[in-house]
Amino acid sequence: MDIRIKIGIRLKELRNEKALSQEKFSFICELDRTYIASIEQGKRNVSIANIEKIANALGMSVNEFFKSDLFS
Amino acid sequence: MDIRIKIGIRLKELRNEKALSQEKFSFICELDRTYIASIEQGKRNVSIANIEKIANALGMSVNEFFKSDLFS
DNA sequence: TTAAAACTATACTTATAGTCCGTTGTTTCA
DNA sequence: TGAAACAACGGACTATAAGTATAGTTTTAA
Repeated sequence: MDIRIKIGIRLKELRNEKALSQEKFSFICELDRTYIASIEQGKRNVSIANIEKIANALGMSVNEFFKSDLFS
Repeated sequence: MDIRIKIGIRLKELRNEKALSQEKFSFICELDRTYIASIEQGKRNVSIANIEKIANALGMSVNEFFKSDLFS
């Protein structure tokens, strides 16, 4: 499976756990609403700086973000 | 510390463990020699697709690549 | 010492990441 | 059943990562 899809699945999963809408989440991590949406749809090859932003907005480290069978 | 720097440190550390030169390593992961060099110098905001390439070239998963205190 | 191998510096093009605007579907619930 | 909140879609745009070339410096071993 493409790593972009995996990133999308993981983000959506974690965001839903926090019960945040894409828009609210986009405010927290200071990234565009439509950008967050397209990441979740597996359309984006996100840079590590933005993955860090996203992980932090989810209240976790980059290490934890990748702590999933998706990335093993 | 900037995440770019951390990525550089981590890559260099793992590449050295494998006793590979930047050039030999660049052949394995099919990325330019100077590109690998600039990543190690912390100058690049690498995308997840290239991090996956690099992790695979190091014989590990993305999960393992980030399994370091650097990313905790 | 010095020559080769390994690494760093800089600078450039092109590909695409990421933003911003709006619109169109979908779901949810009074 | 329609209003409100949410997610998907699209186009036009800017910022920046990807990828390459060249030159220079540092390290290593003979």
